Formats: sequence, C-alpha cells, structure tokens
Amino acid sequence: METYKIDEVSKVTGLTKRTIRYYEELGLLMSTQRTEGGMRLYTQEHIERLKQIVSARDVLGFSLQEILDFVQLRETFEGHRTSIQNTEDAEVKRHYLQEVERGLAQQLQMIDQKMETMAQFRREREQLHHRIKEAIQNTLT
Amino acid sequence: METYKIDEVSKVTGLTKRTIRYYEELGLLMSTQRTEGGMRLYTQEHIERLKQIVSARDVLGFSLQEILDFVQLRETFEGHRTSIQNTEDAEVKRHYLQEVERGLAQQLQMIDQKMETMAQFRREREQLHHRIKEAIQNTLT
DNA sequence: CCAAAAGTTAACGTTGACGTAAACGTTGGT
DNA sequence: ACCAACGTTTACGTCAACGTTAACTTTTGG
Repeated sequence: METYKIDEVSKVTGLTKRTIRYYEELGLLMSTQRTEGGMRLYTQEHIERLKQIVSARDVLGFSLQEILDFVQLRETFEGHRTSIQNTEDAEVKRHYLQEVERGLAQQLQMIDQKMETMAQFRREREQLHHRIKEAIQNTLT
Repeated sequence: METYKIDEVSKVTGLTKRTIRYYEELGLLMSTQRTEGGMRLYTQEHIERLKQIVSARDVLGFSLQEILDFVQLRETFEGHRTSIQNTEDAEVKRHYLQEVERGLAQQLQMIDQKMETMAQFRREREQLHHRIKEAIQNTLT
C-alpha cells in the first residue's frame, strides 16, 4: 500500500508536523507503521482522518477532547467487528452495540442543535445585511 | 429601565462573573451604567448580547477575536446612524456603507461554508448510525 | 447601625493546543 | 562513505480564555 512521510502529510492537510504527532499522542490519530529506523509512514486513511479532525475542530468548533469521543466511538465499532464479532454471546453483543447506537444518536442530536443555532445566527446577519443594502440605496436617491 | 446586577446576569447567561467582566474588558460587551459606588448595572440588551456571544463561541466555534470583529461591524453600523447620518458628504457615506456591506457579505459566505461542512459531517455520522442499527437488527435474527 | 453578602480592581495561576529549540538518528543521492 | 535534508524524542515556551486569590469597598437585611 502507498505510504507517505510526515512532511507530505503536513503539506496536504495543512497541519504542522508537530500537530500531527500531537494528535497521535492524544489518541486522535491511530499510530502508523514505522520504518526500520523509526520513521512514521502514513496511509491515505490517516490523511482522510486528519482532514475530518480539522473539519470538526475548525468548522464545528469541537475541542480535541470532544473529537476524541467521536473517534473512539467509531473505533469501538470498527474494532468490534473483528474482536467481538465472533463472540457466542449475542446478548452481550447486542447490548454493546446499543451503547454505541445511543452515543451516535446523541451526537446527531447535538449536531442538529448546532445547525439550528447556526441557521438562526445566519438569519440575524442576513437581516443586518439587508438593512445595510437598503441604506446604500438611500444614498443614491 | 430595568437593570440587573452582575450576579443575576451570571445566573441567566450561565457565564461566571469573571467572564462577564472579561468580555467587557475585551470590548465584546458594551460598558454598563454604574451605581454611585461603582457597581455595574446591566440591561436586558446586555443579556441578549451575552447570549449571542455564547452561541457564537460554543456553537459556531468562533474565537473571541472573531466575535469581536462581528460585534464591531454591527456597532460600526449602528453608530453610523447617529454620527455619520447627518454628514453632508453622501460620497463618504456611501463608501463607508459599502465597506460594511462587503464585510457582511464575507461573513455570510463564511457561515454558509461552515454549514456546508457541517452538513457533510452530519451525513457521515448518520451513515455510521445507519450501519450500527443494521448490525443491531442482525443480532436479533 | 452593623455584620454578612455581593461588588470592585489587580495580579498571579491554570489548561488546552500547539510552537520552538536542542540533541540526536535516518535516508538517499553523489 | 559522506553529508544535507528530513525524521525522532524530550522538554521547555507561548497564547487565549478564563479561574482563583487577595485586599478592599459598597450594598443590604435584621
């Protein structure tokens, strides 16, 4: 599989090398494969993940701690597929999945809440914008 | 007009007294009337403003510096109505207004950009949610 | 009228999210 | 085989956004 060194990743994501290592340290980014000498080798998947983190951070305004919750929920599920998948106890399994499902439902609700508030904010700004444009018109008459 | 002391304001906005004073210090919140002894007296308008600031901070993820830009743009316009309104030079006036208009247009575009990314993020989460629910169904069959 | 509650300024402390510098090892081209 | 460019860890520095404490004044209820 194609891999990238940290400087490449830094350029395509816009993050500094320091930040990329920091995110790994926090557990936001899964650890990479290393070369014999210890250099990190990133895959395309790592890059996608980093882009998502940036979105969540800059656009949604989440703290790294909140993002960690999001990430862990996904990992929990993906990890589940291989580790718990083969368990015999369907009860345990279902209970586990339901926990994850509840978490996701809450996240969705939280996002909707944010979008609503954002739309509200936008309306307010648009109204101001409208009034300004009117005022400009009035300077022309 | 009805006024409130800082502790009241703290309770209804959820902000600490320290934070409220800090926002005033930064210029995010217009200064209040004071009592003879120097105590701040807030109006309903101050409270509304604080709620907006909290939204912009928590929901939109804006930094206080960004919020300051938003606030100043509004103040600039509101202040304009009384101070520049009566100027004779319609040229100066219109130019001024157009500056403000450009700023607002940019803000709107920025908000739309954020909403778009947020919607994208939501879709991704929803898809994951869907897969989880499917997996739960599968434990029942 | 007076103690307790609430307010004020000033200054230092803390936490999250990185930046930066030092000291050292790895890679890859000539 | 060498060296410039890039990588690694470790550790201290920084800045925004407040928290906390101190020392003091004002307001208010009994």
